[in-house]
Amino acid sequence: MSRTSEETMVPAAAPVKTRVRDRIFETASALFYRRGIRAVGVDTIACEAGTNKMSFYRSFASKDVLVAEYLGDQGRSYWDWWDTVVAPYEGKPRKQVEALFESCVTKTCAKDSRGCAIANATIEIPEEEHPGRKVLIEHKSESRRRLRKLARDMGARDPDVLGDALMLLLEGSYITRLTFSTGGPIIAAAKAAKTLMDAHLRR
Amino acid sequence: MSRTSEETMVPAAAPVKTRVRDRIFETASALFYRRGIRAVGVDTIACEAGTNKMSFYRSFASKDVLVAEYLGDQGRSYWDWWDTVVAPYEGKPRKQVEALFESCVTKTCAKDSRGCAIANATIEIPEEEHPGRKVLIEHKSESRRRLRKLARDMGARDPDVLGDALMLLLEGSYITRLTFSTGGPIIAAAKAAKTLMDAHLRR
DNA sequence: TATTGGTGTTACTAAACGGTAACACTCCCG
DNA sequence: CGGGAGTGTTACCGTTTAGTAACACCAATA
Repeated sequence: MSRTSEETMVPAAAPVKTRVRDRIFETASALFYRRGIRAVGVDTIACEAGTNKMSFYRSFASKDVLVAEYLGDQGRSYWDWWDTVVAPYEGKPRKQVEALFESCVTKTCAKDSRGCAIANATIEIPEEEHPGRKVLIEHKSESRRRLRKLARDMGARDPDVLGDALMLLLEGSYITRLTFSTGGPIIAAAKAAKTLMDAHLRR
Repeated sequence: MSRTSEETMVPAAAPVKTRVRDRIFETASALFYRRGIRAVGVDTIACEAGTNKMSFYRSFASKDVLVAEYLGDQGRSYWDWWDTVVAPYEGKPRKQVEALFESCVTKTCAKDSRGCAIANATIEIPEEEHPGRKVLIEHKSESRRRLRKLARDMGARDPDVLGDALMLLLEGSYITRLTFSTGGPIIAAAKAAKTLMDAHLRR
């Protein structure tokens, strides 16, 4: 809120300054994703971001809050990706799902991928009270909602079942990535999705 | 090895003694599954097992070794379950897969389920050197092998793709359990498996 | 020029982490 | 009866955990 005074408009505003807070956040995000949330300490984050723990706690109330924010951010990126992939096939839900699966496979098979950050957090955060917990539940619920809607829009006979099945394939793809790096069962994901849609659209 | 001397056969052998080591192992297994591996310390395990840290280290060389043993044990239980479910349908691979999925859904939707212990460890243990890592890779590879074989045995047109797709459904079922407790997308798992098999067996 | 907000730095807390040394005890087996 | 294996107990080690207090500094802003 206390950004700049409202009367004096500074023309050269929006400076490129690499805010400490942002550096910490980006560093933390990378570390959480790569090594896991529980495996990364506040000290490590601060140090890796080129600052110290004190500056960390001036930007974030606690580690748990940071984690929640990290998950929220990952979620936003995810929907950005989703919307971008889906955009070229507006009004063609089946093609949209196909595009999603193809892009998902490519992305998830990339060298540094560790699957879905939020799915991973699902396992690392069992505590109901953790501030990140509701973020992650909301995200996966939205994912389910969207897939079911896509299934409905394409005229599937049993849209909820198809939507849920697609979600299982997606989530399965993410987690098996952590075991089979590349060449795992994920290679069947896109084909399986097509087969499932074919079956639900037959006649 | 140094169980009982070989010459003197004790008739009242096989005592019900609750070996400390066993108590520790069972306690640890329960805690690892419920709260996560990284979230549970050696001290907590020993204390919860009614003993102390020193006795822990007299039974296990390190926590990592315990974890590896835990995963190995979970793996063995898993194949026990698998073989039992599959047994009544010997020679009918399609029925075997159906039985597996139905039992899996039931088991995974149970009150205290936290999905697959080994799949969860997949996320908690990214370190290549961790002794539990190879155990978990071997387990999931075997899972893939079995599903592909089942697909081949049932005469699927593209058995590897079908097997892998079934695995994605299974793994997806396990992990989504951690977000949607009950009534999640897992409710579509068995139907999706059938649909996939139908499609691969058509003609 | 005086103030102030953002930052760096050092030192600290209390607890938990994985792991070990040393000693006392009990109970079973030869 | 004597010995050894298994266990309980207490006190440690050094490191890391999340989180805080106090002080110094610099740059921009009023």
